[in-house]
Amino acid sequence: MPRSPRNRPALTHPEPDEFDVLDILHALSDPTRMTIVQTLRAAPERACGTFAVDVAPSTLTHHFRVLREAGVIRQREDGNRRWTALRDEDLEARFPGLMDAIVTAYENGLA
Amino acid sequence: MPRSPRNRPALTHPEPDEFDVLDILHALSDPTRMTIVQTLRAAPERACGTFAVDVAPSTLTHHFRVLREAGVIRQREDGNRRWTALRDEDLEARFPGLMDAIVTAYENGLA
DNA sequence: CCTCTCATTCGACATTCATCGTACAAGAGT
DNA sequence: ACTCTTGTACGATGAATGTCGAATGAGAGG
Repeated sequence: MPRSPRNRPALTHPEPDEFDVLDILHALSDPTRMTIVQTLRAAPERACGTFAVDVAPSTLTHHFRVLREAGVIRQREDGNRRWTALRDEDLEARFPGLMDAIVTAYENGLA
Repeated sequence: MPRSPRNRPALTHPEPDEFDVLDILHALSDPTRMTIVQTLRAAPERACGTFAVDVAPSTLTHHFRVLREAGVIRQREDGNRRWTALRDEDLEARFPGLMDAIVTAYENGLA
């Protein structure tokens, strides 16, 4: 057998209809989470452990949940790993230009 | 004499150079504050008491401070009143398109 | 079977936050 | 003067948040 998902509580992903701008803004207002998002813009999909953020694993899990429940990222089980990707299309369809403006502004402010 | 400002701690307004995107996102991630911003988009300047938000006056003061310290609004003393306005130009100069994208997305999500 | 890796859940902790009531300060208007 | 209006400051309070360590569960690979 190729791969079977883990027997863990299913990952909850809101539908685009359920996205709330305020939740998204809140999710992105944290430096660690913004770093995660920025990293994901450069790579289509990453495993949890491959992010250059300086927090404990359990803290990282917490941040992923906040991003996931806001609709910013999608997570997929694959054996022992959990792959994370931006929900680019869903976000763009629901709130055109929003993510671009925010991430651009963030990178602009790093100077 | 026309008008003299109150004898109160001066209003602190950050310079555009000091704006922090994460602070702005955090400031806008609250429904009351977003309502304030949205209201200010329609009117150039308003007195504090003229906002249709359902919170106590002291709470309103708190929200104004958060917005002000993030650089979103500017407040001006005038006799007994405090006038509030969006810092449109400063925000646009520092983070082009950011406020537009966010407020548009917010209004889009009210449907 | 045993161990290692990956990421989670749980519980705890300190901090921040939104909210309010009360008291206060000062201008406006009578 | 006196009172009303405007908005703040302070202190308290309950909720949410970011952080971690320890324990857990499950796949991967020897």
